[in-house]
Amino acid sequence: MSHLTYTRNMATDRDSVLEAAVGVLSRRPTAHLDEIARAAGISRATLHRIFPGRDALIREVGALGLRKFATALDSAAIETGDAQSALRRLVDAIVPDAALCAFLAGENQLYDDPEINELWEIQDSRVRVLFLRGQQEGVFRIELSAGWLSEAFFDLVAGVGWAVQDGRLAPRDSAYSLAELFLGGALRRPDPS
Amino acid sequence: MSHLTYTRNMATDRDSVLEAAVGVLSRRPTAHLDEIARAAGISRATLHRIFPGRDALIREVGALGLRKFATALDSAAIETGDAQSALRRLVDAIVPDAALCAFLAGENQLYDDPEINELWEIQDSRVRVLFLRGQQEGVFRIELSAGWLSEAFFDLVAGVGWAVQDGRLAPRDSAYSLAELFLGGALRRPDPS
DNA sequence: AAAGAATGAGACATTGATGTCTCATCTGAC
DNA sequence: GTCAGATGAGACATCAATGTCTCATTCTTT
Repeated sequence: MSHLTYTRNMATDRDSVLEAAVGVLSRRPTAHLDEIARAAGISRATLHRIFPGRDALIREVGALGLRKFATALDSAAIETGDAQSALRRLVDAIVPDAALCAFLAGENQLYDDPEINELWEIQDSRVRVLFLRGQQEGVFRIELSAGWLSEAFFDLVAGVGWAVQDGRLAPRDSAYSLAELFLGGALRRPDPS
Repeated sequence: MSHLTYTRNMATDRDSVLEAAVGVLSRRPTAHLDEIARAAGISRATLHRIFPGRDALIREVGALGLRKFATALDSAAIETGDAQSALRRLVDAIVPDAALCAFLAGENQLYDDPEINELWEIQDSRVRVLFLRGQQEGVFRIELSAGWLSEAFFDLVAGVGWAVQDGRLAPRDSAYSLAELFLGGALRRPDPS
């Protein structure tokens, strides 16, 4: 049984280290390994025992981010129901991992890796399809390309991640702020009464 | 007169090198000096002759970005006229320098420098005041804080910069896409006819 | 309590980017 | 054509971060 305990602990270790790494790297992509190790509450030696090196760590964080993004798309079931509700569900599902998206948005070097890039393409295309569907349903504006809508949405998710991390946006407000701004824009609607 | 020619050439050299540096650094903030020098069409030796070192170069790029941002705010005269038109003017004025804003958004280490930070605070506060004014005029939505509106606007400007640089958004469409999405949101408005 | 595993602290080599230098070449002014 | 200034190419030293190692300590399991 010692083997089972071993692997189980390793797994949670990996994840908790990755979470800590996100917190540091999303803001300072060039942070030293010392800093990441300290943030994770472990020594640099142990960090090296878990991940072969810096590149591997970065890639793992990227892969984690994309997995979580995919999970959010799944749990929001963006392929079903009307597009607006689907997007609102997506916002709720992704906002807790906004910092991870901020990391994905900033670390462009990640996309040199074909595996990472493919994962990204899949998720990005799912979002684009959602916008296309919404446009066909007459829900989303057709003057703006689905590609731009999807890109801008991701930019704002990343923006939420940064703003929350730096304390400029209350986590409590983040989903609402994101959904309202993206869907409704900054302009006050003429009073419908 | 040789002295005049000298300084004039140095000035344009500096600027053209900075422009080239933006092109590289906005996408890959960790690009080597070799790469930047090549992008600028000069040797690494000359790059060192113009800028004492990497830090200085980065800071100069940041300062250039903030100067251009301030110039855009000035030329758009965001303090005058109705807030919506002011924002549209700002969009038109800032879009040509969107890549510079993308750089400013990505290079958080810049804000360790007090001088840079102060410059940023000034411009950011001007934008925030514009949104506050628009909210008081009933033009912008009051459910979203002026701080968030200003931050999200900047995120989208940076997003435009990245998208244009990577060829995902046509420069011709960029101002329209930015203004329409930010002001009107992604939802199709109910047909007013 | 004893054995084994995991960790932290630190020393050490390695590596790659940066910063500095020299020298040959080129350009422009006269 | 000559000369001063600017540039490019490359060698070289420096330095900081990474990757590797050892060893003492702590924690876990039995």
